[in-house]
Formats: sequence, C-alpha cells, structure tokens
Amino acid sequence: MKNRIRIERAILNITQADLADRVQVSRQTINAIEAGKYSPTLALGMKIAQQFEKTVNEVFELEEGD
Amino acid sequence: MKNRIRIERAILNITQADLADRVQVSRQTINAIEAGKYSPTLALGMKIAQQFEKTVNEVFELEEGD
DNA sequence: AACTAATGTAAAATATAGTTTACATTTTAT
DNA sequence: ATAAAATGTAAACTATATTTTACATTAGTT
Repeated sequence: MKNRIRIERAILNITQADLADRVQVSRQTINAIEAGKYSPTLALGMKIAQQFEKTVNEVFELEEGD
Repeated sequence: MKNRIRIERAILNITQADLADRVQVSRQTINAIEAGKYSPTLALGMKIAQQFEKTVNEVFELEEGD
C-alpha cells in the first residue's frame, strides 16, 4: 500500500502527532501507516484522506501483494 | 460505515460468493462488510471498489462513531 | 411442493491493526 | 554546538478483521 501522507502533511504543515490527534489514533500508528508497514482500516484511511480534503484513492494506492 | 455493495453487486449481477472470489476473501467476510458489521481493511475496501469501477468514496461512507 | 442457489449467522481459531511505554536517531531552531 | 521537536523503531499487549466449519433461513426454479 503506497500513500502520499508525508506530502499531504507537508502541505498542511502538520506533524505525525498532529495528524494522529485529528484522526484519534496513536502517533505510532500514523508513523507505521505512512511508512507503509501495514494497511489501515478503511475507516482510518477515510479519516486521514478527509483531513487532507482528498479522496481515499488520491491518498492511497494499492500495490502488488496488497 | 455505510456502503453500496449490494447495489453495485446487483448492477454487476454477481453474488456475495462471486465478489469474495474476486477479491480473495471468504464469502462471510463480504456478507459481514455488506451488512455493515465491521470496517474492512483499506486494501480490501479498495479492491471491492475496484471491482465496481468506482472510487472507495463512492462505495463507502463514514458515519458517526466510525 | 420439492430442490437448489443465495444469504444470514454463530462460535472458535488465526491474522493483523492499533495502543502503550520507552528509547534511539534525525531534523530543526536558537 | 546545544537543545528541543519530530521521527523511527521495538516489544508486549489489546482490539478487531478474517477464516473455517457448520447450519438455518430466504429467494428463485422446475
């Protein structure tokens, strides 16, 4: 699962901890998702995209093996 | 988490088992997600939307408490 | 009415997402 | 160069998604 979280965060100028607060998860969860370590739940993926005012498909992309 | 899976399945005229096969999960998983019993992983949500040639946001919608 | 396909559901087990605490490393600001 | 903020990471734990097996109910056929 690829994603543009780092870029979108940079645009909003917010930290991983800020984003974590906004979508109500731990900072480590954002860090892991941003690093592509695992696929979040759909609900979380949607909340993250929502923060960036983007669609899920604009923020996340499936890759081989997902 | 609300979704339009039943409707989109009807348009494609495929069963829950068909969809399950296509996205490589069990039929019960599709049944539970379609019934809104839980939020799938983002990867699965994206695969399901992909089958319908729709975006995730067109197929799934966040609701209070998600 | 009988038969079959499709759907609903449940319990136990496994896999994976997400938390918490804690510390190390890197980046940014002073 | 130093301090502070941000990020990376790890282990143990909890929560939840998904599987498997199995059976009950509903819808559609013949």
